[in-house]
Amino acid sequence: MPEGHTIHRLALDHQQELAGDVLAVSSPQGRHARLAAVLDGHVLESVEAHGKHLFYDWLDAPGLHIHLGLVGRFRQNPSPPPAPSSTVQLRLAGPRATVDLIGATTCELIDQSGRELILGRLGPDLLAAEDNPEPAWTRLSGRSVPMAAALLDQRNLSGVGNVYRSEALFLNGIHPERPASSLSRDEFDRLWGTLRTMLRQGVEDRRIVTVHPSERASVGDGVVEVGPEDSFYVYKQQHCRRCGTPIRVWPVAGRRVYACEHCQPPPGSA
DNA sequence: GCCGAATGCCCAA
DNA sequence: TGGGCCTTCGGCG
Repeated sequence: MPEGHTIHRLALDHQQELAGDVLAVSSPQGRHARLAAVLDGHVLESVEAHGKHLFYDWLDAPGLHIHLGLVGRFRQNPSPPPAPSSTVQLRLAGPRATVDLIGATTCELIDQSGRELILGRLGPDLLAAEDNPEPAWTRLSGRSVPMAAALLDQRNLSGVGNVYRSEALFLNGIHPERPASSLSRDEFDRLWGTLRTMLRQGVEDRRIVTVHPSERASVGDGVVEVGPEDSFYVYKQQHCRRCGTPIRVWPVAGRRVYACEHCQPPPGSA
């Protein structure tokens, strides 16, 4: 489930429940045993999210860089924590909480220059406290890449993943194949705003629900749990919830994109 | 039981 | 562009 909202939520949670304490760090699965030994017994000072990257800073120990990839996740443990399962790559155990890292593609020690290298490759973070769309606009405005590809390229802007790209393009009536260069500044600004709102909501909800409450089938007292059918406009949907047109699915930039070609007119169909 | 897919990304060719 | 890596889960025999 890791798009930018998940990563920023994890940073907030870990900052709150782990930072400031001495942590017991271990690698039950064994793969990161050496790394764990270096960090074990140190005080976690702070946790930061940038795009889909997590950075942990310690007192008198090197930084920790984690990227969850497609299937990685953190498992929250009850207190006291049970014995870790064999797939736990890294366990961070503090007096107030214990979290387990599973399935991550990157878990490494990193120095300041390594960190700057990563940050230098990232476009502006939609979830940064002070967002700055200008570098993204500059990069996109001259290019012919399809918008659906541009949104997944973290060098343009960071935090967007496969669900948010389809949903935000739909809400702005932008066909996935539209070249980035065809967007007006106004369209770009609205798209940026949509993505920022969606991602912020995702941080709060701890999940992705893009459909506006007034457009959900299960409107009512709002207590009703929102199911997958009611969470997305086009992602993994059969028909457009606004016009009924069958949703088209096809790969762009190696991932499946979903669109309503009535609400999102293909380029050149004017 | 096996296979593919899943909210990601890197690398080789 | 295609395959590899990480793990879990659901569908299909």
